Amino acid sequence: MAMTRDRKSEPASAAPEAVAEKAPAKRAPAKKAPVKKAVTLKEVAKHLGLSPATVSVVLNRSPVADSIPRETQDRVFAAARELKYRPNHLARSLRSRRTRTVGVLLPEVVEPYATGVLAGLESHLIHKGYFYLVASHRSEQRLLDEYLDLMRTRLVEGMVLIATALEQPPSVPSVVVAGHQKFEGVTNVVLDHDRAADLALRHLLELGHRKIAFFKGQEGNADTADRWRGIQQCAATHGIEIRDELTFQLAGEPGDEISRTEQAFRQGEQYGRRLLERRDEFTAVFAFNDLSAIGVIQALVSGGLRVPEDVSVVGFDDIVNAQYYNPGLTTVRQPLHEMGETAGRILLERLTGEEPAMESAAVVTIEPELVVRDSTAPVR
Amino acid sequence: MAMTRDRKSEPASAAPEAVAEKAPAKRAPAKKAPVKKAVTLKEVAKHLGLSPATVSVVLNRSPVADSIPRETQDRVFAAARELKYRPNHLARSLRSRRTRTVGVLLPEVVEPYATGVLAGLESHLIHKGYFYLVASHRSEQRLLDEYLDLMRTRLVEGMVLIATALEQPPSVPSVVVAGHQKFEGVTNVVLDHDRAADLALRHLLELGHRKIAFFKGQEGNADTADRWRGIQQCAATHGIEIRDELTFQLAGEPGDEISRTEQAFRQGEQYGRRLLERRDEFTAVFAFNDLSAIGVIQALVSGGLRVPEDVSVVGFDDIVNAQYYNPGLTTVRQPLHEMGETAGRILLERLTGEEPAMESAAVVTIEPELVVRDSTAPVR
DNA sequence: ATGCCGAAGTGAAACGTTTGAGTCAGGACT
DNA sequence: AGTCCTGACTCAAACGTTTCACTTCGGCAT
Repeated sequence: MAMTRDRKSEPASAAPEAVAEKAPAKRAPAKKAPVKKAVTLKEVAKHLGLSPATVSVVLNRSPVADSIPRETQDRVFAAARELKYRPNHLARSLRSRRTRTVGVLLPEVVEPYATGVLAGLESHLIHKGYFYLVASHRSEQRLLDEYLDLMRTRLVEGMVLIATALEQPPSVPSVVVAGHQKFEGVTNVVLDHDRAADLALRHLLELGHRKIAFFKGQEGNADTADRWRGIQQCAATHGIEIRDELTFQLAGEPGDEISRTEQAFRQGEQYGRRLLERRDEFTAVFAFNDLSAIGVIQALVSGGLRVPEDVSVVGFDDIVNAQYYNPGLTTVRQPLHEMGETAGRILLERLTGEEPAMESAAVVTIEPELVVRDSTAPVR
Repeated sequence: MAMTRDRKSEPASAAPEAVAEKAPAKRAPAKKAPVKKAVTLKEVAKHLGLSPATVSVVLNRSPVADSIPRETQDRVFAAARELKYRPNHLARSLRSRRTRTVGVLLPEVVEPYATGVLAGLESHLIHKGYFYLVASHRSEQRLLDEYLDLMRTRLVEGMVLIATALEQPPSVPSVVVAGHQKFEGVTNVVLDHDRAADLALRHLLELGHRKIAFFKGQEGNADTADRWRGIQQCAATHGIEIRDELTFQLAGEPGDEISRTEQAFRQGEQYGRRLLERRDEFTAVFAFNDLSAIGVIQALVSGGLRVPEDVSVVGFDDIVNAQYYNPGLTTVRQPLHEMGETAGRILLERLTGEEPAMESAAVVTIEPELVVRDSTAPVR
């Protein structure tokens, strides 16, 4: 369906020669368009008196080239350099059926979570000679489907989905960061949420906190279920009571005009105000993410409580805001860069390895890390 | 890779038996790889009893197709849909010499400035059927050059450089966001720094501030010179004295391990401490960006000053941190999304318009906006 | 009957690579 | 003297489109 997507913006009627005519017509002193025609493999071959095949094989260091004498190879390389030969990636991909391109789908390119992962992913991919195409689906299924389609058309070899759930098994090998659905051909890279809950709760326990308020994530968030399970389990282990009156679920409509980022903050604030009504029933808050933690602090402070003296707050993610907030936010750090790198590594291994590219579902867990700053303190 | 061979190629080409031999020979228990071979234009044509040329022309709504009756066209579209035909982007690009892809170069994919622009850029590009490749050069010239090269190999039709200075005229039409160098074929999208300075200083003046400390940007930053000129000019106009002792230049080595983000914050802090020694000589600080503003606030507050009661602080950029900081940061907002969109629009106009793609240098200015929050107040 | 025209396509050459199957000398071995 | 290598390449067919020049056919005017 997407193939009919040509925009009317096409000045299709503009015949190609319109340009040629115009150039001399318009500005007489204008330089003859240099139109640097790229030098092709064939030209290099001709220049060397060899066949394109030979040159190709040498330049690609194909195993077939083993039988070609060192000296010829050197000549080839020298000529390629001299003529500034650059292989045409399109032609190469077309023939070899390898585009060395992967697709990345994420909710929003401005979300720190997504870009943290993206940075790690990029460092690995580029290092291995791959590029990536990005599209933000803004949590709209319609867009997600459309982009999946477009990426297929673009012949990406694999996909990385960041905080983005698939509804159907993907058409190419994929890695989902923070994914929970198991599909054939996709590997999920997930944080070890049990460990995360343990880190945060143990820290609070050691500070003497027993009465803790919790935030649950949005229904749509891939991490919500896992993390909540981790928290429940860990709380049970340590004999911490989870009270419904102190548990708040973040809500968030996909496709809202307000970005999820802002929503989290606002809801943190809002629940903070609710918490003020029960100020004696808790001494700590374990938020779902840093923004909601910051929001809750904002509200608590406005209500006359001090953080961390009266209430300790633990965030999640360790986005830049956490570090530079006042007080510095104690938080469970997700090693986003590492998660991205891992996603990239796994995907490329699948794409280039001898393993069947479409393997059964797999999961890779990443260990979180507790970053203690100034928003937590011993219970007063 | 070897397994991408597929038994469906039988009708067309010879020597399918090589494949047939191998499949059972290698791994008997292995699942038959389904390997969905994409349906090609030729197949659609055959199915319709038409030639590939006709089908191509119709699907592309080429003007040549005008002479083809409505009914045939409908049949073509129907068949394409039915067979789930997806044009092979590589082949198409190779032939038509249009990749519908642009390259984006930026310092770091985690920098809020860059992603703000990127988001705007993406929304325009994807809407017009373009994709983009991204690479982060981490302010290293070596990487920048390398990536420029790779993008050329990938045949991007144009480039967008975000907060990234070129040393040489680019090989394809380009737009530089926050660029100051003028080259043939590149359009610079820049903030109106005169206006920005005016907005900030007038705001401070109206609050009664006369003694103002200033931060200058890093030498390497594209906006530094422009903005400083704007400030000087505007200060002169309003009779504000710029004192050297109250002027601080952010420094930052490219390629430092510490990200620029962090550097800005640290230097803000550091200069904040220096300012504490002159606490009576100023009542306001105009920082270079939000992070350095937040850093300076952190230091001033630690030193016993209150913001905004004792000192007003104005940031620049309006990154998310500004909004959620405590106090909310008054700042000069750069409409990053709009800048990105503009960059995309201009680039595509150049690529598809009838104007010669390589035109002489041009500049587009974007108007900033003052966002007043809680870090500024009337002078006490 | 001839010529011409428009409608409705078709044929085949690109586009720049990669790749599997050959070729072709010249030496080693039998 | 024939066979068999092996080294050093070359040939030509893909890969899936787009594009320009060309054909074919019926109808209409001359």
